[in-house]
Amino acid sequence: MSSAIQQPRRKSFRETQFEVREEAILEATNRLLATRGYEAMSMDEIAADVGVAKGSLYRHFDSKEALAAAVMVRLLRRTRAALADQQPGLPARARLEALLRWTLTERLAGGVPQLPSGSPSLQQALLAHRDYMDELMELSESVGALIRRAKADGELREDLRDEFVLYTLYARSCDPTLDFLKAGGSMSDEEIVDQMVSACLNGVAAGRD
Amino acid sequence: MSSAIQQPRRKSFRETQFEVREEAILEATNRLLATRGYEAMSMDEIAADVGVAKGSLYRHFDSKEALAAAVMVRLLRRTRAALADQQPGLPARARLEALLRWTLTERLAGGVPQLPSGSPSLQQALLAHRDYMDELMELSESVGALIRRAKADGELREDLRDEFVLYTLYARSCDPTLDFLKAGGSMSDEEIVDQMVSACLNGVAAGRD
DNA sequence: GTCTATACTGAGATAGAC
DNA sequence: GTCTATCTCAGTATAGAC
Repeated sequence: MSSAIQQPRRKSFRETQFEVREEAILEATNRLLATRGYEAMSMDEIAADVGVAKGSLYRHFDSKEALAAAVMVRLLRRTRAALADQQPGLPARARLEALLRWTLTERLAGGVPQLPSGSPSLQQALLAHRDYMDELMELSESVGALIRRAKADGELREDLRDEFVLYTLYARSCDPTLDFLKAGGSMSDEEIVDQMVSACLNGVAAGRD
Repeated sequence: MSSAIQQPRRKSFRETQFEVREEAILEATNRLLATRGYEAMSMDEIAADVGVAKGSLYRHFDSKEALAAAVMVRLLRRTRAALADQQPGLPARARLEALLRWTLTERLAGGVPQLPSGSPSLQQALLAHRDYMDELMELSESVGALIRRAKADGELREDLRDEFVLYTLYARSCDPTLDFLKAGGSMSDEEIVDQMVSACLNGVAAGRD
């Protein structure tokens, strides 16, 4: 790793060191946020997990809330990237389905923090967090556009409100059904994702499978 | 209320007083659990809400967890009662749909605590709570039987696992979509319930509405 | 910038008088 | 059994040395 790659402005060792550590902090927080949730997770745990002093965390992030928000922003960015990486030619409904599948897979792999109404205090903090709200707006805009397009294509039910569909897709990523089924152990991750995607699109009632 | 109704063993005034207060505690906790969630809700709040000293709460319930568990048990009992009150002649699928509708309506009315993976610590406590687990088993058995019956009737998809359908129905009662839509304010409670039930059974994709 | 040590707060639980 | 007052502890955040 000591072989220097030539770049316009090389960063100092300490700078990269700082960034590497910050990335480690985000990674650890992400993991804890996914497993234990916001309230249950403590700054002590994060510090211990990263192998850094608790006080040092506050050099990187002003507060626990700010740290959690940073993790959420990272997640939203990854999601938007996944969306942007899709083939542009793909029909809207297929893109929505692929995005849902991507989200569920990520979640089962353990990488997704419990965004939504997990913690009221965090929720409050996020609403005030500029970057987070911006990312969320952007993502919602993109997904909203796909929903409208899919409806126009006749691939989504017209009688369901756009917001309803948006939130429904959004909510699947934190559906406790995933945890229960994974904990049950009788279904593979792949099967869980398949059934979830299928049930979301086609419902649980018989008639068209 | 002072007109005594003749009964085999009349309870003393203090006994009924005690029970009335306990009911009030459960009611307040239920409300707080529904609005703020387990972690965010404090024993001080509950005490203040009921108009009782915090210490007195511990004469009724050993701990915060025990109190929350009691509320959950009450909810499960109410749910089982709602199920038992259905017309026995009703087809299985119709009964499942009605139960889902009942649950969602209750939730939107503000009466249902966030049961599921809301709090890991509470989750842990509930697993160890005898009454709660018993009630949960009973309810799951009843609903599971309905699911199998509905499948036999050709009214539910055979390719979805029983557990998957069970948890999916269960999860709808705590779906954050409900909160988002209610907060949005552009849909009536009735419309929210209708779309939720319909989407759960028939999915969001076009093809059979 | 990172460490150790500590201040401060909120909240669950208990003690003891009445 | 209910009250007031208190204990205890976890956890966020900060101070100060290096």
